[in-house]
Amino acid sequence: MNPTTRQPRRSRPETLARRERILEAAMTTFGARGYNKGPLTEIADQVGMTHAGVLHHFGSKDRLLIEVLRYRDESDVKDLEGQHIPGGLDLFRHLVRTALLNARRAGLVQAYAVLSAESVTEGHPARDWFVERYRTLRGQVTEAFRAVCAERGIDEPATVDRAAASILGVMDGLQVQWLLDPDQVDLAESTAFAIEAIMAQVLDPRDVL
Amino acid sequence: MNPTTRQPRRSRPETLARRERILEAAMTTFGARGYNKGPLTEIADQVGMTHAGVLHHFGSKDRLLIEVLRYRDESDVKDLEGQHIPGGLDLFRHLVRTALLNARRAGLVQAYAVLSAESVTEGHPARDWFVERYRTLRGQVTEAFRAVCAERGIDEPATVDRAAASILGVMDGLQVQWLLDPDQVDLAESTAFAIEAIMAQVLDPRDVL
DNA sequence: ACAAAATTACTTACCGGGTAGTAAGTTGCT
DNA sequence: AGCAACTTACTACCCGGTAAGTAATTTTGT
Repeated sequence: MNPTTRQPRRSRPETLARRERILEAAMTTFGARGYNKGPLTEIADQVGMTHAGVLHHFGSKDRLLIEVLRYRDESDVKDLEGQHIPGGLDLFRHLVRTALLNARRAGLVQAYAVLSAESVTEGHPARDWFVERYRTLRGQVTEAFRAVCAERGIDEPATVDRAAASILGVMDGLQVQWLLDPDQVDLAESTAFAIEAIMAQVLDPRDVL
Repeated sequence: MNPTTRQPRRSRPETLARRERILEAAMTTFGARGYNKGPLTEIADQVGMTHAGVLHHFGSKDRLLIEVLRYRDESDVKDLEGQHIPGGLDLFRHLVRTALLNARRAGLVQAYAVLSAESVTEGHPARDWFVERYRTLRGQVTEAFRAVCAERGIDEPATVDRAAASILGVMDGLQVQWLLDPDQVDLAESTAFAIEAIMAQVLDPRDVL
């Protein structure tokens, strides 16, 4: 039995819970300080162990980061479980509802905002993850657009691609402005407005410039 | 004469040029690696001096960063000199042109994308600068919207505020996606599309959800 | 059922690299 | 003479990773 095939035992549920606490602590620290400036000791402190203890569980800081990202994905999927994944118009309603929800979760929003931008830097461990994430999200939005367009006899693949990227773009860009200046930017209202604007332009384009 | 009032002589033009080279090198390094992970030595190397030499000119790394940001602002203003600051419809045309230009300046785009998101983290030296920057930009876009709306007898201040934030938001958000995946995201096309969509929705709102 | 063996979940201690800032000295311009 | 523009050298930290040891727990052999 070679070491790559060997099953790590991982029998204890108490350990699993501990790892989850570490992952949540890591999200907090990376969100507040960024990956580069977020020290393992701060994460370890939150769960009452030393930084070597954290490394025992995750091997390296890089590995911890990607596990954090994967873990959050799983949690989100779990939240949607039972409910079907929304498509067509419902997807857009879902995005608007998400923006509304996000306005009450500044910590999480900040983590994604900081990490996604940081990920474009040289040799960042989360770069591939974010590339893949945006591809998937754009794909889902594109698909929803195609469904809505098909219902109305529209077929503009280039427009739909631009619109999908734009919708994700506004959501992210507004988050940064909102994090910097919450009193001046209404995250939910602005996001909803922009999504409607983009959808309207897809379904019935108008020139204004 | 207390030290705050005292004029540093700064007579030599050669020195001024050297400082500008440092500022440009700093923008490069901070853009490529972020502020936190961008070491002074790398900046110093680019201009052929030691990191202590850089500190001699700018006092501290924090101070260097804000000088970099101020310097870029000045350069941009200088580029627009002679030409009047665009207003009304021209401002939006200017934004679209900027997006087109930006697709050829990945380095600069990355610097702003990385630094703006990093600035929301705890105690970041550029936070205030970015807060102010976005306020100013939103103000300018809002003003342009008001002008265009006035021509057409529209008066929807709340909508205009949301639209202004949204336009800056898409521009920024699309930049991150484009930096991560340049082959999958057309920065200029998507930005132009989104700006038109948002303008159309301001000038003639439609419900689609 | 039970003792030995193996493994897990850590801690303490340390290493090594990196980095911002400072102090003191040197050279050359004004 | 005096200041500007550096360099060299050093300090003081911080931080990720590793090694070695320990207690607890699980697995295994009988």
